[in-house]
Formats: sequence, structure tokens, C-alpha cells
Amino acid sequence: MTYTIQQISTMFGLSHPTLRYYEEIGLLPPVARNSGKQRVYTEEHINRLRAIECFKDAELSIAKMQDFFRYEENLTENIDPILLLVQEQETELSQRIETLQKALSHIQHKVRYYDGIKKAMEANTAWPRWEDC
Amino acid sequence: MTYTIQQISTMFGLSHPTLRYYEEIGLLPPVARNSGKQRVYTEEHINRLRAIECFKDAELSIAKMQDFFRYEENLTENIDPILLLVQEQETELSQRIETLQKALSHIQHKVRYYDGIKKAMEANTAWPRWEDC
DNA sequence: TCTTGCATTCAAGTATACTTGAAGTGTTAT
DNA sequence: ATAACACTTCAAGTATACTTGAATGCAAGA
Repeated sequence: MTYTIQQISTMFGLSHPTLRYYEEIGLLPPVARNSGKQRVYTEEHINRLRAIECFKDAELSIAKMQDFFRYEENLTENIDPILLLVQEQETELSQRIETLQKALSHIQHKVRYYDGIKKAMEANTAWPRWEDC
Repeated sequence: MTYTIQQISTMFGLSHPTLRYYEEIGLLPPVARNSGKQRVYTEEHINRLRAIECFKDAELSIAKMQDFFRYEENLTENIDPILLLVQEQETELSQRIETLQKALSHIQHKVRYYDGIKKAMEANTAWPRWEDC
């Protein structure tokens, strides 16, 4: 089964230029062409794009994705660097989540605070005061 | 109490150029100068920088911080937009945390997988196979 | 055949958030 | 006084991840 750039674009929500850009920087494997020089994508590209989607969610930079895919091509040689790469990403990601959770509770505090003020303004009563967090 | 750019820089881990940049774009209130034209920061700047720190953790863009601080100056007029701003950030942030948590479990899966391979290579036993997530 | 439309290349531009460089001024220690 | 260092301005550069524009090519339907 093969796919056009249009189909891939729709499938993954990526623009044509973005797909060509990924190919240009080697994030996608080379894409074959049909008689009219148009790109013909295969399952290989679908799988790679699924991996890219997942890594993007995990906030991996394009450079690290490139490393990852390079390592994966010769896993026996590169088991140490690839393991390190995913372990580091695991650490970064869990720290990031922790930071975001703290920030979320700050923001939620602010939501309650400004909502209290709005209610007080509407009811013409005294404003709540800011409780430090 | 007043502070030099050096003290503020150390306190918040921001470079001198970054502090001047924040001032230039109006993220910091205007900074007074001493006889030698050097910046003199006050508690007002410390408080603002603490707020900026918190918003940065919450992934607020500089543009939104600018909006926030502008709204805060006249809260009575701007209670609706400021409430909207923090509510939107709350929503975005919790969605972001959810995405990151899913991504984290993908990455943890990969860590276990590649660690299994490494162990198998060392023990010269069969490689584990990839279990799809 | 002609037009419409999708596809192509390649270079240049965009957004965000800073950083770096050059050149000069002011302050402090010896 | 003089060196060393901190601070100043202003413009230009950087990194990441794309996007946009201009010019051209091919292919299929009216």
C-alpha cells in the first residue's frame, strides 16, 4: 500500500512543506517518486510518522529524534546511547510534569481569586484578599 | 531596599541582557537609574519577576504575561479578560499535563524495552520483543 | 487544447525568546 | 592616575521548527 503526500498530510495533520522539511533533514526515510516525480509514501513512513508523533508529545527535539532513529538502525552497536537517550527523556519528562503540576495549582489559585473578585463586584460586596501560595 | 542588576541577575538566574530585554518590552516596570545611569531595581521588580517565574513554569507566553500585567493595573475594568486568561491557561495546562503523562508512559515502555535488550545482549539470551502500546 | 489543480524546487521569511558583539561610559582598587 | 571591571546602548545574530512565496511541472477533465 502506498500513499500520496495529501493522504499523509491529512492522516497526521502535517502540512506538505512540513513533510518535505522532515524528509529534507532526514527525519523521514527517503521517499520514492512516481512517473511524475510525485512523492510515494509507504508503511515505513507511516510507522516513522507515528513514532515522531509520540516523541513530539514527549517533547523530544528533532535533533534527538534523529539520533534515536540513527541508533535504531544499528541497535546492537548503539544499545547504550539509545538507552541513555530514552532514560534521559524519561527523567526530563517527569520533572517537567512535576513543574507543570505545581504551576497548575498556582494558576487554579488565581482562577479562584479572580473569580471571587468578579462575584464580589457583581454582588457589590468586599473583595477577597490574595492568599499567598 | 534597592538592588543592582547583578543582584537581580543572581537572584533570578537571568542574564543582564535578559533583564534589559524584559524591561525593553515592558514586561518589567520602568527601572530607575542612579547618578551613573545604572539600573536600580526595587521590591516592585522583585515581585514582578517572581510572578514572571511562576508564569514561565505555567508556559505562559511573554505576550500573555504582558496582557496579564496590563489587566492587573486596572482590575475593575479588566476582570473579565483576566479571568478568561487564567481560565484558558488552566485548561491548556491540564491538557498539556495529560498529554505529557501519556507520553511519559510510552517513554517508560521504551526504557524497559531497550533495557531488556541490553540485558539480553549481556547474558547472550533471546531479545525481548516489542509489545505495542 | 486549455484550464484547473495538485505537486515540485529552492530560497527566504516567521515567531519566540533570548544572546552576542562592538563600542563607549562610569566606578573602584591600587 | 591608571588599570581593571561593571554597566551602558544599539544592532545584529542564534536556535528551533516550521511557513511562505515564486516560478515551474505534470495530469486529468471540459
